[in-house]
Amino acid sequence: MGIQRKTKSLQAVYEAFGDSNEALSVKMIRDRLGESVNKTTVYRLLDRLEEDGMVHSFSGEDSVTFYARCHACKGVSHDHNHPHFNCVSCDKVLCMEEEVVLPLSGKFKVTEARIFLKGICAECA
Amino acid sequence: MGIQRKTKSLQAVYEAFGDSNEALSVKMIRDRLGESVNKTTVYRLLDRLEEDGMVHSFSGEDSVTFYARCHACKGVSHDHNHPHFNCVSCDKVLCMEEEVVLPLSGKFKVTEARIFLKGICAECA
DNA sequence: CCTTTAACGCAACTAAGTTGCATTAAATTT
DNA sequence: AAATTTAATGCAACTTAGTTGCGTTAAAGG
Ligand SMILES: [Mn+2]
Ligand SMILES: [Mn+2]
Ligand SMILES: [Zn+2]
Ligand SMILES: [Zn+2]
Repeated sequence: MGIQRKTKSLQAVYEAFGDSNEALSVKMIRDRLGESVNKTTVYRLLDRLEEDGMVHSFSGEDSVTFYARCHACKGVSHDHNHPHFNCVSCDKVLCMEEEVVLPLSGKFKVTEARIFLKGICAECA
Repeated sequence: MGIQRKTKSLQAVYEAFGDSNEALSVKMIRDRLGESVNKTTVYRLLDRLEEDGMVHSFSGEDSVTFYARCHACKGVSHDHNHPHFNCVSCDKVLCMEEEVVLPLSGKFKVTEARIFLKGICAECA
């Protein structure tokens, strides 16, 4: 059912992402907000935002879930098979625009891909 | 420094993998062993086995770390960029032999890839 | 302004994984 | 075959991400 009331907390959490394609963890979001919003609330807001297709989530490295605003996938086709990238220099986690070709294999029928890449981002290069 | 003593616990944990390319979580390993080995010990054994290149680890879906025996990567080139596959039918997590072409991009310098695929495995097809 | 109930904050909880420390048991030496 | 050394183990206590129940607050609509 998603979001039904536009509360202060909701706006604060959503605006924490800005316009960028940077992915944030709950801890990072709360840091940006000065811990003003209760962590349970942040989790629940992100759940609702995801339900409504406003953000998507994926798990990063150390068993931490990241959330990012949906940019490309506004409409019907919520294709979140796009790769995510972690810059080892600035530590940012970003959504990549690039399409991913699902590796076709004789043995496996692949329907979903979670691709987490590491390396150096454009700004740190 | 890795493993220095071939203890009963070590053999039990290592043999839990069998010859297959199936990946196991600590919980799964302990279930197979009838909880006979303390969980701290299992974590430490897996750390040492990984240090010695006998197993490799990667994070699965729900913030659970999986471990699998190293098959292809016996020698010097410990290339663990191979994909891992989760069958949604039998729930098994498997190492895939297939090579994956890293998505080259102008913006990002990719050096490492964690690829987690979902779908239907050969036996469940 | 009043009512309804979605959203909130808090405390308590779960589960994966880690750490310190005393004890046990491999491996090596006598 | 002892005695010695210290890697490995078990336990309890801890950390951190995330969840749940419940009483309270506040957004939205009449
Ligand atoms: Mn993304
Ligand atoms: Mn593997
Ligand atoms: Zn960077
Ligand atoms: Zn299967």
